[in-house]
Amino acid sequence: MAPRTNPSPAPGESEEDVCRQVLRILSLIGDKWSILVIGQLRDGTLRFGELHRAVTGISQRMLTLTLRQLERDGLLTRTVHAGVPPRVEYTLTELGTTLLDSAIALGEWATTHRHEINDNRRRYDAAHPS
Amino acid sequence: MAPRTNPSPAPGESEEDVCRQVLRILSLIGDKWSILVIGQLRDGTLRFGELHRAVTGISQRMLTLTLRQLERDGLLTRTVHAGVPPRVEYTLTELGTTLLDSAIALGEWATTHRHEINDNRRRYDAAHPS
DNA sequence: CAGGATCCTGCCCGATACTG
DNA sequence: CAGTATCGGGCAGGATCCTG
Repeated sequence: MAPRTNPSPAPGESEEDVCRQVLRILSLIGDKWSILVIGQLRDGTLRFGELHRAVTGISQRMLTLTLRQLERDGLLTRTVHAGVPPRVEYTLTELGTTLLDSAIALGEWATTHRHEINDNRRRYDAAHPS
Repeated sequence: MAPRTNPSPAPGESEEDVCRQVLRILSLIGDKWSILVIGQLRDGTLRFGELHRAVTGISQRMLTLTLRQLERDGLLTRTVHAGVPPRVEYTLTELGTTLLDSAIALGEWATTHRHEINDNRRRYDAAHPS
């Protein structure tokens, strides 16, 4: 059970700071591309092009931006291997792995309740013919 | 541990359908307003105006839209009490409560690792003076 | 009080073209 | 191959005004 106490504001940061930080991290989960990219890296290292092909529908631009953000947060590492053609590999850090585990837990909640939610939606739409 | 098996596509739905549904539900978590609204309802029923005041910064419009979506998904109930002035109360359903619990687990991950992530960011920004 | 309806703006993101 | 740079459309969402 989650404690009802405040998230320990810690010295030097306001409670609002904590809230914004947590929200920003949560938005990582909500971000379609972030989760998909992290998920692809679950089983090991992948190159840029492999990720590009694995994550269906993502544009080069968004893949780059997503990877930069995740690298910045320390959720994955970017390794450039010298030579031609260039070769850049991406790997989850341990931090990234723990996030993925938590996200998967939430994904299982979503998977478990998807039918219930779909039913709710159908009922609502049927009752609200706007 | 999360099973590596596919999320049981179930008869009548493709694997892509499942993926899209799960992603859409995950985006609920990432959505700033949804999480904040659900969080406010943790300890019981609140009226529209109370939510409006509790969730700092949300506009009337976004609060309405957020509440509608959550009601549609069956995460909360909307109860209109006749009379003047109007009185509309919002309460989490059990489904909503279970989602909140999962989200809180993720929030605790974020809270736990916020300093580590902040440090990573500072390091990255220091190393990439673009 | 609890919202509709409307206008308007910023920015997100995809498409495209170019480079080391 | 693995990106950067640039342009542009779409739409999320804030501000404002109006009702039952």
